[in-house]
Amino acid sequence: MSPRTVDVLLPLGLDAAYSYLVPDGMRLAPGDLVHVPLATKSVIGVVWSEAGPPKAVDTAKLKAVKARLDYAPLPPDLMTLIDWMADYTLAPRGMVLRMALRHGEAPGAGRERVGVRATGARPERMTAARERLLALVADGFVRGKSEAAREAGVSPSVVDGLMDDGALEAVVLPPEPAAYPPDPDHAAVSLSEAQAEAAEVLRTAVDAHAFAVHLLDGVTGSGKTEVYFEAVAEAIRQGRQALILLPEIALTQAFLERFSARFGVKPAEWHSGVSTRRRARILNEVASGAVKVVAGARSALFLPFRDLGLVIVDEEHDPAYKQEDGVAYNARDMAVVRARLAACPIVLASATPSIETEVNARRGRYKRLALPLRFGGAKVPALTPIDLRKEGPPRGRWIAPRLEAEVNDTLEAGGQALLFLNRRGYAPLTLCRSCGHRMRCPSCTAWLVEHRYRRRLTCHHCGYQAPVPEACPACGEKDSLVPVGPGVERLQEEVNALFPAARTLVLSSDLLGGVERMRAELDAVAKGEVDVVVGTQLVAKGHNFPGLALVGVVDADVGLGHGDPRAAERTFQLVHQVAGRAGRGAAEGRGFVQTHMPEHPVMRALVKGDRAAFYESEIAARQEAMLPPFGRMASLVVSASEALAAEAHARRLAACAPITPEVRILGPAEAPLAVLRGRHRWRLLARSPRGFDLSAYLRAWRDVAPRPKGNVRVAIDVDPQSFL
DNA sequence: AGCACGCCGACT
DNA sequence: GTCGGCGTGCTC
Repeated sequence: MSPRTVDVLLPLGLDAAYSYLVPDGMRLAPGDLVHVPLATKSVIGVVWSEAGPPKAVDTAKLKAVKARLDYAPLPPDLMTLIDWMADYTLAPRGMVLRMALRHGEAPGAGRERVGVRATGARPERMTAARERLLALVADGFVRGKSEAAREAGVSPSVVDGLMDDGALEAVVLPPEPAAYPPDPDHAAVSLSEAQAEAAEVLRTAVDAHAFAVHLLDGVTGSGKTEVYFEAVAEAIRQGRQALILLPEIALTQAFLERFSARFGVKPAEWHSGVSTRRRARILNEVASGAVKVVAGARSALFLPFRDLGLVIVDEEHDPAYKQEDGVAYNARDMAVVRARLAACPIVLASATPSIETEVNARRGRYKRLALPLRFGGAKVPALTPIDLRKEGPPRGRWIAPRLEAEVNDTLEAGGQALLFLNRRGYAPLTLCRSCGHRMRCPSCTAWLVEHRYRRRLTCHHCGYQAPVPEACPACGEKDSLVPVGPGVERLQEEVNALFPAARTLVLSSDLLGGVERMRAELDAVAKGEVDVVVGTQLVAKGHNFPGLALVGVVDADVGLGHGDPRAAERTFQLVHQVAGRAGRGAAEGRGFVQTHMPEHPVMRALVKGDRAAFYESEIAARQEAMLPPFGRMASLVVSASEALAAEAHARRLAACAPITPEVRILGPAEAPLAVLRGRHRWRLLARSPRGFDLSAYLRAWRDVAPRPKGNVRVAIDVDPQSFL
């Protein structure tokens, strides 16, 4: 009889699973985590299939599985998702597996916790601190050592002293759960009629235990979160699990608070800011089924849910769901796949759905649940255009007189104003007045952005930094470098000059001090401790600023006019979302957009508050050009440290593209960022009709393509963000 | 992804 | 003469 083998997928850049011998007496099943030898070391892998078909592998090469790890196995739907994603994205299966294994570095039990309990004995010596502590523990309950000290208002050494004296005894506490169970009936909810209807549809979908996609569609503040919370509650009641995906969750404190208001506890949080130890615990309890609800960033998609009953993708249109590097995937789309594999409903929520999702809803593939009314009666601000061609600000300034007057009125009435400009730093370009030299990044096709707080020029693409030079590096002229154009820091300077009495704050992702500082600043804004906020897109995310009465979009044209449909969509979503920040409290909000092109369809739709008009024109344009979702696209970026090597390989690649009537190859052309991190980039686009298997085509192409030589790399992105 | 092996430049 | 740069290929 031939020896027993299993196929093990390794979290490396390998597409195939490797075969290993199974030692006598070891029981292995698909999904099990194992330690296997690989070349010189030992790695963790996952048993992918019990006994693969005999492969063309030298049996003498076979090594044996070292050990089966006592960790939660990967559930079958997650394994299928990994296979499916690798197939779709053309990434090696091992690299997709890597995303599912990366988190739980040290799974297993957490640290042992020690608690204390009163023994009833009195200590020989009594002090005021000891009195307080004994009074606290007199109820007989067990408390953690540090909690007891904190609650009694004494130092931890007092606890140790009483333990030595025998007045307290140590008790081993069970490990703290990764998350406390949410109570589906914790808070009574009052929903509007539309909300109640939508919630009922979602509850029914959860009860049905079947795959279905819902688009929860409603303006900012219409109460989408409350509605999907009802679906989450239903999943919990059924003893099943729910996954809530959020873009950049680490910052949306407001969401966590709303969750605990509804369910009594916080959900298990899953994002890069959570410690590895904690993540390991969460992963274990997600696998055991103890954790009922996870709120997380896109990587939460790969958690080993034991009984997934519902998936939510909040702000489904957000570009943060798209991972560009490594395995290129869109977490929103893969969440739909995961829900299908888990046979559970999924809810895509947005005030400004992506064109893809909107089209799916119009086709009836997704069920639309519309929430037309703004919950609580507050109003979405009307947007007034300010035509910069006719009433622009004086040279060197960016706030038009009309916007200035409006901010002034708002401040005098005691309200807050938000000025939105999606440009970090002080100025996007530094120019020599004497010779016209522009300060550029040495390793990217990009200008260096001045950051005045840090007194440095920075590349936003590769992180290169240099001090602002005193003399022009090209002509040597001293003090000739001038900032051109505005960033949020420069805008704040202008606000301070125009409104010297106002308290101003810049909110952008390069705020020093990390998540803690950011939360504190957002809190300060909410409490009314700031009069004028100057912010980048970060302020568009679901924060609640009750005192905000005025929103000014300083430059609505950023990215428009290049004809990239995705830029138009992004502008619409951002401006709409930013405008929605105002008027969330009792006051009615007002909004102004400064633009050079008020006749642009996006501007017209924004100003008229006519969302439907935007979708009509955008969908028509996409259909006309056969762009997604009416056609399919993939991009191939060829990069190399030598420009010629990248271009030559891109041309060879184009020349060997399989010829099919369905697929059109565009390019090669220099990529939009022609040089990035010192690598020259050339790009090809493949476009096909809607029902075509573009991944299969790309695989066939790759199989006949010449192998990249030297440091040439080809990065494939199916469904890229950019269509240009 | 690591890691070893391998073939070309500046040093104890 | 060697140390070490990273380009290339392999890992059941």
